[in-house]
Amino acid sequence: MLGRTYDAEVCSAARALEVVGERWSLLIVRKALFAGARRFGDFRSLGIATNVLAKRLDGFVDAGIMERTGPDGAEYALTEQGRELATVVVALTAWGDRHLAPDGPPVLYMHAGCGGSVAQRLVCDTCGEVNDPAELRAVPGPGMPAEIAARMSAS
Amino acid sequence: MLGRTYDAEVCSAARALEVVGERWSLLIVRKALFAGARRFGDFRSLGIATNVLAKRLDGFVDAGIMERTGPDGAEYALTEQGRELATVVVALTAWGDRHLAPDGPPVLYMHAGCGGSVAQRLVCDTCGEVNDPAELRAVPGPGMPAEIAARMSAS
DNA sequence: ACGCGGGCTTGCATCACGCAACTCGTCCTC
DNA sequence: GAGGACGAGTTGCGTGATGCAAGCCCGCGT
Repeated sequence: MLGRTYDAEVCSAARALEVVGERWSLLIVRKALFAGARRFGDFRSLGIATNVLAKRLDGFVDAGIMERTGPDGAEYALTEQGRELATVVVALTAWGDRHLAPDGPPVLYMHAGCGGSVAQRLVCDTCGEVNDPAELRAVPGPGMPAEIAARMSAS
Repeated sequence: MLGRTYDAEVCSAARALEVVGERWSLLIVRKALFAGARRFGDFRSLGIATNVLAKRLDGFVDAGIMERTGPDGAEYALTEQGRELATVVVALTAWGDRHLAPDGPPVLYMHAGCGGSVAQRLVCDTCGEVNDPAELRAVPGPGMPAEIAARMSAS
């Protein structure tokens, strides 16, 4: 993958991007999540080169996002960890729908059980919904290395 | 940027990745959103090469995610469109926190008004929250080109 | 006039990606 | 059981993107 290339940022977003931030990665996940792609050939319709596809799938298996299944071991299934990337795909889609889809969303996400449409929201656990991204602040959490937290408060 | 490289996928997620799917892009957005970075030099702490940083910032201005402001025109401010990428960054962070942060989240997002912690949720507009990503289905929406919808139902 | 720091641009080496051709194993057919 | 078709990759090579170091431009203070 990227080889720990975002070391300067102490943030889970940077760690996540090291796993799924490369070209094609999230589209492969999307294809597996929502188009039922499982076999190597299923992903080729993305237009991705086969050598890159092989590298991505191998990387996903290494990262624990996918696992090889099927009688011949030639199928790639998302793990629970991989399926949870749905939130990222939905967030990206929602943003693209709002700003890059003048004719309306080409794809909608629906709730399989009840048929309702699904959106993605920022929720504050004490006062409810967050409407404006400007209301967000990033603060150090328990996983922040102590010496970096010290450096941050010093500067 | 990527030059319309994800043409085979008719999906707003692919369009969005054409804008913010390159290396460093979302980390630059994150830095601007949550670390208050505005000037060229503010972003250098990411560890990004300056030529790449210049290219990304120019690309963001072209894409309408950022605009140049300040008395000397040397500041980069996120537009409303750019700030809305916060949902994507929060979703990525949440996923990374869950799977790549054994010591706990290094960074928490808080609601500036009330101090509550903020998370990202998938919400079904008829039955409430969606707990399992497996409950999602992708269906063609109004922006889906007719000939592609026909091809999809045929195959 | 001079130096300094911020804000980029340029040159070059390296790496990743896109494309096409090729291999390998399995299954099907004759 | 030889031949062909197909899925699943691997290999080689050319091109573009990235990383790094150095240099350039310009406003500001002295």
